[in-house]
Amino acid sequence: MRARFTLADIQQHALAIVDRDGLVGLTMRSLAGSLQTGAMTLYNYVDSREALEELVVDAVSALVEIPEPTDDWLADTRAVATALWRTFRAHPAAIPLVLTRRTSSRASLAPAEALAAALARGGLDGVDLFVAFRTVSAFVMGIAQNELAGRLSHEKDPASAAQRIEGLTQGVLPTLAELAPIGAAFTGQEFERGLTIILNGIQRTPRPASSRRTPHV
Amino acid sequence: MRARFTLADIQQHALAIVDRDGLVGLTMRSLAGSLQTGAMTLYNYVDSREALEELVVDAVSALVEIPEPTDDWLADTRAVATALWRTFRAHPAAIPLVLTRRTSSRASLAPAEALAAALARGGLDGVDLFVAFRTVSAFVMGIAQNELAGRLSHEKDPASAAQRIEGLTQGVLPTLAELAPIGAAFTGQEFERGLTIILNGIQRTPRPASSRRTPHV
DNA sequence: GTCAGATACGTACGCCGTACCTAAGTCAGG
DNA sequence: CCTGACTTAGGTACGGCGTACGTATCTGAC
Repeated sequence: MRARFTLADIQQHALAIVDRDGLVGLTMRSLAGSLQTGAMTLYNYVDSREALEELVVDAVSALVEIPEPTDDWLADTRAVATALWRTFRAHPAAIPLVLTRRTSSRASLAPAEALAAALARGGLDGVDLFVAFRTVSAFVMGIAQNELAGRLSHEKDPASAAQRIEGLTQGVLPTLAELAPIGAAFTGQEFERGLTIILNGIQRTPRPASSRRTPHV
Repeated sequence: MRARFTLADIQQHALAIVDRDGLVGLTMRSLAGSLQTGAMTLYNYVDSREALEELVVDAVSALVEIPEPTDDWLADTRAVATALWRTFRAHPAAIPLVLTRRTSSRASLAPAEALAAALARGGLDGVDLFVAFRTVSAFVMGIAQNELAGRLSHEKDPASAAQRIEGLTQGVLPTLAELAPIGAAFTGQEFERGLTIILNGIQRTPRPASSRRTPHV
């Protein structure tokens, strides 16, 4: 028999289901239904549910629009991080998958390579490059999780989180009480400004003597 | 009938199962077995599987050893972040839960309050405080996920990740190829050094005019 | 034309979360 | 010391999940 589907078909339908119905909506049967076939047919393309999820991670990673390098490594680093952030924003339900799986496929490593390369163009290498790379990517992952994936399980009230915190907060958690309304009013710029903090930190953190090799910017 | 269990009993057994068998090992039946009772009995204490998971998040959050404030806000911020990191390291299998749920319980907000309070003691307030808080916590969450939760699904080979990447990497991902062996040899300090980068960035990032209220350190 | 290999997909099993129900233990008011 | 209202224990059962297994069907090489 000729193969009816391609992996790309499966990725596309699976991601569409995740976007529409969330992670719980993606089951072998629901995906099979979307492809108008039987659940077991999928096992001709995919080893397991687990492998299917890696395929979704790949599909999401492939959507990251990696920018062309310029001669400004700072702007490039920003651009790669922002491209990741935009993709996460477009597919928030898939974030837990992206954060959890270690695919090591080409598609999922390409954004990491672009990020590391941009930082390397800034003069970082060795352990310093590694640390900077890890820091930026941890920030992007973490804030995606906090900002985007959190909203999925919300009840209905858009600002209910802030209100719930305020309710719990009376006097016991004074700093959070101050922060909650600010956060509610401020959505959207924290990624950009947090990234600025990190990039400034990368530029202005002296390297320990043990890891110094070449002078950097 | 007298209640046989307390919520604390349930939290403790559930967390023990997660630590031993991973998230997939935690089912209503396995937890009931651990408590020597029937699965349905748990529903007298917990509304649903979802609520049970929030209880686990609470249990993990309660284990964070929040340090006493000193007069050094930088050291305090470091100490809170490190306490979170230590807790995550002790319970890596629970990290996806902690990152995914938005509990808003007292226990889970206490570390956040301590972190925000330490940053506030550094002179930050308003939007700047919010951004700094989000940046640090996103970093902690992100690096916990990357460093710790990733290992769970590894095959057996301890350094297999680096090798797999190197295999895929031949010429196509040169920067990652350079980074992979460094990362493998360097485990353990990236949290500390990444945090340094961020704290330096917080101190040395000028606030935009729009959010300037009081001069800060 | 035939046959080997790939592909489609139905059936069925064990495990999951949990709705529903009944039995058993607890305790207050008489 | 009853008794009845209430709380908790926990069994049964159902639908949905991932998927092992088997079989039917199509395709291309010779």
